[in-house]
Amino acid sequence: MPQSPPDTRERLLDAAEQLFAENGFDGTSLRAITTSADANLAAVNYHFGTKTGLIDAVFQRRVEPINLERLHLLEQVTSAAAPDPPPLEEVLGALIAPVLQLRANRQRGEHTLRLLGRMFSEPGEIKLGVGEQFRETAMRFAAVLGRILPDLDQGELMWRMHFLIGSMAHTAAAGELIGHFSQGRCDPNDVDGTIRRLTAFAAAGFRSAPTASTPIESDATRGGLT
Amino acid sequence: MPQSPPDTRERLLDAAEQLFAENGFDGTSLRAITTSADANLAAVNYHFGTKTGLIDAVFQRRVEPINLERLHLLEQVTSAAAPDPPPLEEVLGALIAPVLQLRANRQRGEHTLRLLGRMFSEPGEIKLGVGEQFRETAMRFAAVLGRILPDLDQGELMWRMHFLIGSMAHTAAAGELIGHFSQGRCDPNDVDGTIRRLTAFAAAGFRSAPTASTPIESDATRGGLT
DNA sequence: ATATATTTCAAACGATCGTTCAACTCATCC
DNA sequence: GGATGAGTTGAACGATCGTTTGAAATATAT
Repeated sequence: MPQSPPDTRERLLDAAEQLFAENGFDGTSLRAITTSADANLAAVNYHFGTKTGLIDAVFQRRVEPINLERLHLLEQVTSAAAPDPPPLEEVLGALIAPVLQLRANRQRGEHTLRLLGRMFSEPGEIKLGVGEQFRETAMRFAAVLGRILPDLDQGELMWRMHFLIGSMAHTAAAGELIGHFSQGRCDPNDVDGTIRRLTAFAAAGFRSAPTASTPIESDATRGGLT
Repeated sequence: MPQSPPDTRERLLDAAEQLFAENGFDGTSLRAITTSADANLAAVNYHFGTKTGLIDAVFQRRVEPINLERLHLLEQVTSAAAPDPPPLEEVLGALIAPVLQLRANRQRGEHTLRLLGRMFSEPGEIKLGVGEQFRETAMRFAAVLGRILPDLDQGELMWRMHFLIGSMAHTAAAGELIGHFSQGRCDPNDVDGTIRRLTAFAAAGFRSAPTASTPIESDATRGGLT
């Protein structure tokens, strides 16, 4: 409520975000956080009540602006093309760019991204209110995508959004991995290139024809069940 | 208490796998594991030395067979089409199916999948030897995919494999999520359907033309840097 | 300046963690 | 039938964890 404390609260959020990204939630003690933030141990419990409260606050601080910007971009590309549906690539870009562009922030960007990417796969399910926020955002995008791709029923659409979210989360959480795996051939710090590549990859996937219920039936799709 | 049907070692691995999947590594105590496995607390340290050793063993038990089956399927579809390169869908299926089919095991399948999917985004990087195993497998698949899609340079290819791995990991780690988000419209237990859909989605992405260095340059891809 | 919130601080609390260890069980082999 | 060694057991170790507390320090308002 007060306006100008030396912002212990903010320093705690910054330190927590970085340490959570590096060592996980259970792997980061409140003592490590408060030490890194030059704050007293009890400060976390004072400002956030509990450790879980701190975790929620760390997420909330990042998730809300991202989803707001996503919806803003979606509205922008939609109204620019109205009454026609907007180009598929622009809609997917509106979903992807606000997340991956966090990496452009040289300092905190990497930590923030790792944390966001890990959000879906963390144990303990999705945190508090951010789950509903994502649901809302996903629904708005699904509605527009449905207008662009009328041949896809709702189920197919959500599966493909699910796959795209996976690619996005993996790029966010394990972005360094591709630099390591590709022996430096791929640069995860090339933010625009990554956005462009993922957008094109996903757009092609979204545009592919709905698969029949009984598909190619190859060895590979049957394989392994003996 | 004489020895129950399975070895204590095996019971520990089973219990650890399930609890790790549900509560994470740091969130699961050795006491919870040994209690669930009807074993003594000291059993873990006796059989695996340390908790980290147990974690590695849990992964190793699952990862090796999966990658062996992947390579087996890859060899199968490759030699079946020789001297031509095999169909793209079959190669991707060989990469995807052995993982997602774990879900067919009604009991342990779900836990195993969640754990595998979370492997990439877990803090502490990738465990021990499994990292090299994945690198080997990825290289073998990349070589075949390069023959199928000669227009893609190595970098583009690895980016697209990265995206596919993300979709796969997300489907594995957060498979229930789509059922929840889609209000039951999508069924994550439809293993064959999931494999078929992901294969088709990724195949279209892989087949899309290499993106130019300066792409559409739309509002969506530029947007959001304030 | 006095009174009243708000924030910081050092210290301690009980609980739980991974690990260690010596004693014990029990099948196996000489 | 005593010796061997892998496996199990219960108890304890020191360390670290999240949280609480009451007082000191600081800011805000009257």
